[in-house]
Amino acid sequence: MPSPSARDLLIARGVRCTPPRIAIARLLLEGPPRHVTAEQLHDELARSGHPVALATVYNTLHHLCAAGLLAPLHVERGRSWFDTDPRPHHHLLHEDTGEITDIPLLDLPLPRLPEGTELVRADLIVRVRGR
Amino acid sequence: MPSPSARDLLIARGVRCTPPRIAIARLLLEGPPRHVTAEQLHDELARSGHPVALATVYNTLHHLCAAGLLAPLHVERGRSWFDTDPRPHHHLLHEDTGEITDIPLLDLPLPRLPEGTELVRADLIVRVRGR
DNA sequence: GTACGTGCAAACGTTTTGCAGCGGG
DNA sequence: CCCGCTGCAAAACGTTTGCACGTAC
Repeated sequence: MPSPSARDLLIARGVRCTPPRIAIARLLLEGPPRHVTAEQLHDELARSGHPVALATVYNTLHHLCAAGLLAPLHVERGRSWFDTDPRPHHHLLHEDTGEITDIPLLDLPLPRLPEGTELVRADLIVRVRGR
Repeated sequence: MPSPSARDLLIARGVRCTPPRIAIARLLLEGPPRHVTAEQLHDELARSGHPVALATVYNTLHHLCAAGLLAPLHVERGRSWFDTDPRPHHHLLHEDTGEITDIPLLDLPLPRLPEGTELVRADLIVRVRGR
């Protein structure tokens, strides 16, 4: 089964189709899951012939997160990463290289949540070093 | 058993005792575990009559992390948190209030690590919302 | 005595904001 | 037609750096 078209994904989630959003959705949502930063994506858009202002890249990334098409990823100080696979799963961070890889969903033991709160997400980041 | 004195902790870990470091260690290492940001600590030092330059606060926090007296905590974009309890445990983040609370060490199922890498730490952050 | 810590201010990289103009629905 | 998106540049934010001076050991 081929990936659904970027346009259809946007429409399905009620996100307005504009040229920058379509270009971004095409790069991120058609094809295999990846992790990107805003800066990376900004460069990639320019190189692919669809230059988009950095501010618009951030805007769109946040919109796509809110729409559930991306997941934000906080692994290190400074940069924000975005995961093109919004389904629950975990991450392994190689601290020497900065490389992030996915870990299939582990069945984590979760604590009892405080009264009246609901779970948003449980992020597990396994940090490793070495060769 | 009373907490060991801040001075003794620094000496035991081979950290030079200077006035800013002693003031910071006193605030952070004597007393119950807490989570602080550099900015918070900077204010607190000023209010307690031991003003320290912000750059020195950062410097010292990093030194204390390297010495194993603190643990860094990456929960959100932008700010870095420091945990005064360096023993392994996990965290619950209330996304509406920004409040961070500790979760006792859970027995997490960990994936096989890549060849030749060693585990640094496994951080679990449980994100919740609501009342 | 010397290596290292300190304060200050200025630089840094990433993200956000303000605003005028454009374009999707 | 109008609301919301866009690009641009400037500002904001937390953090780091460079340097002259001072101090722990």
